[in-house]
Amino acid sequence: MTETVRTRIAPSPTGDPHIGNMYVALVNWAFARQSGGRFIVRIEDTDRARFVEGAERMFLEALAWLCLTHDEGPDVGGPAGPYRQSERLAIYREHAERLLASGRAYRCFCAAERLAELRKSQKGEVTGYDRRCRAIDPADAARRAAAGQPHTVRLAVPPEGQTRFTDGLRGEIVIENRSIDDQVLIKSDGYPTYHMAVVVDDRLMGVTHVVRAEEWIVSTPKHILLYEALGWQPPLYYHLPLIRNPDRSKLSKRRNPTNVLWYRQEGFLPEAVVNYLGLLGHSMPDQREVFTLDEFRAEFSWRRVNTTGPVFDMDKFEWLNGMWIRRLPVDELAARLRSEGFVPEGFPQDRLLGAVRLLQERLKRLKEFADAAAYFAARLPYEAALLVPDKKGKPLKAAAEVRAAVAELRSVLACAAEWNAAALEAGARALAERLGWKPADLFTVLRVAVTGRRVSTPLFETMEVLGREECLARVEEAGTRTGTLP
RNA sequence: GGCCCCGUCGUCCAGCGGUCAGGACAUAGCCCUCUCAAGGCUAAGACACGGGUUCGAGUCCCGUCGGGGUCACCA
Repeated sequence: MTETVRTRIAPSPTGDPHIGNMYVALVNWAFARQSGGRFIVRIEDTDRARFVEGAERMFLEALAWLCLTHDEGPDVGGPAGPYRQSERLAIYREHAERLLASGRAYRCFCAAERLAELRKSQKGEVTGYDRRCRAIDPADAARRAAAGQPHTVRLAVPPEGQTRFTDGLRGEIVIENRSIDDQVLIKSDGYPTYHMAVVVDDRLMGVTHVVRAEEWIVSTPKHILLYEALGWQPPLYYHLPLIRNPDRSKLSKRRNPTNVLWYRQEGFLPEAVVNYLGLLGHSMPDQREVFTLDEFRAEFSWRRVNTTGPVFDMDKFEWLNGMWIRRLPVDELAARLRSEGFVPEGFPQDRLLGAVRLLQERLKRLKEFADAAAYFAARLPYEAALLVPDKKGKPLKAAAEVRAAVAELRSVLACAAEWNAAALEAGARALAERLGWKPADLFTVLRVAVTGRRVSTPLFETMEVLGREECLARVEEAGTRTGTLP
């Protein structure tokens, strides 16, 4: 067996790529990379009923988006393949035979209905299979199986004693054998269960560190027992805390979007996703909160991993995303907006960079760009009343004053010697002075005239981006609108 | 319910026997300011509880309480 670190992420292709899974992948990736080891992707598709077409592809797409590159997997191959469990059935069967032969497993002929009834009658007390078939003579069981009688293969758990293992984050964990169920290893359809497949594959693929979610802690003793039964040395275990909903239950899509590709569609940057996940349950030595994937890889340490389940905090996540948006060079941000499909069809190319520059520090999600930049692309409809500056709903100017101001604005702009933000602002301020208006009030009129909104990017820089001709046309139009003012 | 894991501001983290218990997000106020942001400053805000151990416990031990996970021929 190889001596270098080998970690894996083992998704089940039963749905969308889960953000919690990406968190586990991130840690597996970081540890393997900083150790000079290898990171493996293995598809755990042993549940035919829950199989979802395309789930594997989406998972790999999500991993690639986050730059969590893998060395071995179903798409890139590798020396320990195949990397899909459905393609390894013969391997599991062979190991099940070994367990049967050594008496560490036995055939069970109990029907699903019987097990369901058994479970119903056990509610509240001791649960688990009652081990009825363990009493069947193995030779007899083999004959029945050969005759085609449907059955499963179960692990023969020692009735007494305890099973222990060391969790790299929590220390030794001891479980009484009597509380461990005779777990099904091979289902009646011939497919292995998770427990069988995970042990065989981790061993055969040379996985040295099993890094997975906390929900697996209680079934780890079953895996330890399996390693023992097969005469193998178990790997090292690290159980990561579960990410929580705000009510502290296990993160679920009922209360939070859990599909990582949803975050992509919303306009979260992969840098921010990775950064945020790296912040959950782990801290940097210098307490820094904004860091790159590479920095995380370099600083990751088991010592700094937390064991308490963190609540997924969308507010902080958005803040971080804003940080990353602001960190991007303007042209890079524009390129991302375009390639990720956030720039609306027909957006004037000559205004894109200018709009992006002004919007950069105002976006928390790329998806907000389209709406926030709408007035760069088109003249927005608005009520004439919006042109009248007010304070707490009370108009500060009469209709006639606003009308006059717009007309003045039009001529000042038409005569502007230079069309740049500084000159435009100076001109507008001079006009305000001449009219005896507070600059802010006049700017409100101009802002609405130019953008159709009360809230916008900095007025004069926006006008510079839009250009003289377009701005004049919009002010002209505003003048027309003031005609409808009461 | 049995078993297992966890328990520092509302949230995320720091603390690894001696700190005014620190930072970040969110919240509030102020500054900057053409609106909104961004940025700066300030404020409020936590060691779940009870026993031990110790000269000294947020830090170590035990119990209680609280939260979570798990008890499938799903992973």
